[in-house]
Amino acid sequence: MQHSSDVLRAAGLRASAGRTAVVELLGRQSCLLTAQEIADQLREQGSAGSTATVYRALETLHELGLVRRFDSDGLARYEPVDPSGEHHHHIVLDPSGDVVPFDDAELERAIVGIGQRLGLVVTSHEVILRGRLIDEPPESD
Amino acid sequence: MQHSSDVLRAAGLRASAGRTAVVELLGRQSCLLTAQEIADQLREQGSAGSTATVYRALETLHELGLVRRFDSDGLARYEPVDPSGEHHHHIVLDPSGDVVPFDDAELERAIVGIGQRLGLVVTSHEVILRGRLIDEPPESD
DNA sequence: GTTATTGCAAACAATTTGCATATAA
DNA sequence: TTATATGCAAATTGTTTGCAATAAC
Repeated sequence: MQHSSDVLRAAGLRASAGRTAVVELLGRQSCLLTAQEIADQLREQGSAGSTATVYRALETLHELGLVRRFDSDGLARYEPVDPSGEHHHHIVLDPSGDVVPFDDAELERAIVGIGQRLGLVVTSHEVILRGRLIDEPPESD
Repeated sequence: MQHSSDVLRAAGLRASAGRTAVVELLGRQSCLLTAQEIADQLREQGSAGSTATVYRALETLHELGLVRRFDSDGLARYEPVDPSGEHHHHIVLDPSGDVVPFDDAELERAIVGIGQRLGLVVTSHEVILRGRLIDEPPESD
């Protein structure tokens, strides 16, 4: 929150109503929301929330590294970036489509190793698993 | 190629002109192409390639597990699935936007471990890294 | 001969943009 | 007061769909 405001200022931008509302809403959710969901929730809670403003705010926040964007099924979903560097990845459950966050130290270590092996600085990464709970039957047509 | 044809038949579908052309084109590329790129290349080479057919073929092939789909920047990109189970992941290079394939055994092991730890069958997974080559200066505004 | 597939053009859905107004510094 | 951010509505873009014509089996 304070961090976002600082980063915006440092970029010569304003911590304006729309942007602040988006940051604050995302901070409360901590996991993926679509632009539409954000706009709807903002309007419900009475904050500013035209689609244009929400999309513009998300684009700006993404460029500044304050939110993470994740495209799936032709939709963009967003979540806040924790300034401490904490992050998680996502599993899409098979029959339901529910998205579940997870993190794994070994996975992170493997990714660091890949960067070293290939001679590049990995600035960000995302991992998406799709799967179903054991015991649950596979989808049958 | 033969494999695709078999899988289509097994699903009660036909290995028709459009679908065959898409499979064959993807087989030649082995890495990510958008639907538009596929349609354009098909038309250039004289094969069938209306956008509708390409989209429909890709959807079908994806459902049958013959192609992999990968959403990024609001665009869907596709690549063939190797029937032997071989697969790779992608690095998006930072200044250029070029996409480079890679694979890593340790990464795959970590993913298997995650599935076990969380009690689920991981049916597919994708990993996207973004980074820049060491020595290359970060983007300056 | 039947039934699945194609292509066209129109319909859609998510996102972006122009521009006048409102707002933060 | 001056530059930035907002909202509306219109424009774009990627993708999907209805339907008559066509090709696969």
